[in-house]
Amino acid sequence: MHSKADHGRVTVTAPVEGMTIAEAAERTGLTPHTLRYYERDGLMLRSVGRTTSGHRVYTDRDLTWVTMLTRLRATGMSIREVKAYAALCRQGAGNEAERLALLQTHRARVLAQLAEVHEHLEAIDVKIGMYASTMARADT
Amino acid sequence: MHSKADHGRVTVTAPVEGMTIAEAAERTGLTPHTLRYYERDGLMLRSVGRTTSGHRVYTDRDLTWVTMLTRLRATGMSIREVKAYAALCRQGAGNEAERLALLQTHRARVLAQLAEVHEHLEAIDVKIGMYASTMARADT
DNA sequence: GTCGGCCTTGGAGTGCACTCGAAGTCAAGC
DNA sequence: GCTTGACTTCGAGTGCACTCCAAGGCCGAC
Repeated sequence: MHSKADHGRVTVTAPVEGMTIAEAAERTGLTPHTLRYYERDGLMLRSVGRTTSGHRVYTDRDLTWVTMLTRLRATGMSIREVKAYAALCRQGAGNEAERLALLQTHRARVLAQLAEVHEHLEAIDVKIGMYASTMARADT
Repeated sequence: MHSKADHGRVTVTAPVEGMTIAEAAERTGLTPHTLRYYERDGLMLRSVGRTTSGHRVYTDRDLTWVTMLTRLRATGMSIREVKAYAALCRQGAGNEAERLALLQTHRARVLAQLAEVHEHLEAIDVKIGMYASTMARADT
């Protein structure tokens, strides 16, 4: 059942030691290209592990981080800022206040942008209403 | 009072005939560069008028369109698609159904994306809550 | 032992949406 | 009549976030 994509893995005993980049990609909805890019660019908490043959091994912890990273990205945080957040987390305990500030700033931005989109969407809805009534008139 | 930025305008009699690109930029929140770019790229309903000296003259109709255009852009519609919408509007009456469909498709996408952002934001809020309680503990 | 398939790296390429620069024109003020 | 400053066009440049490619390595299957 797990014959392909098992290349560099030992799978000696333990209950799943990690996964290939392809699996990680599938589970996170990103592409292997993007996962490598994120690592190269310093967005990962730490370098992903490797097998003896050099293949990446993603752990659940890695995926958890990638998920957080995806949430930040999906809400509009730039790569640059995600990198800053990752750097803080990498430093370890002691800078929680900074991390909190960063996330709160982001949160405020997201709320503002959400409000803006809502406003624009309402105006677009008015336009849609106009076209809809035009269609209704043409339908007679 | 209106001495500068009046360059190409005649201002013979009438109650404001149009405005310069600088004024249009200020009123729409875009830059003159961007306004020119939009026109070049075919996003305007029709080419903006010119003075005898070749300067652009923006009318209220132009600004109304730019506003709509800004709303579409701000809600994530691509330049390419805005261009398609502009092309439909330019064609004149008869394709209201297509325009409606385009806007409704866009609306659906925006709603989906809004929901996604909300979901991600909630997860980020949880994280913020964790840091906040860490801070509270450290505060003692 | 060689083939297929997934992996590696470094670097280059892509698409989008602006954004800027250079060189020139024009009307108004001094 | 010369300077000033906002405008013009065309084309090139920028920043972001991927996205892809070439060349090569490793492993299991045939």
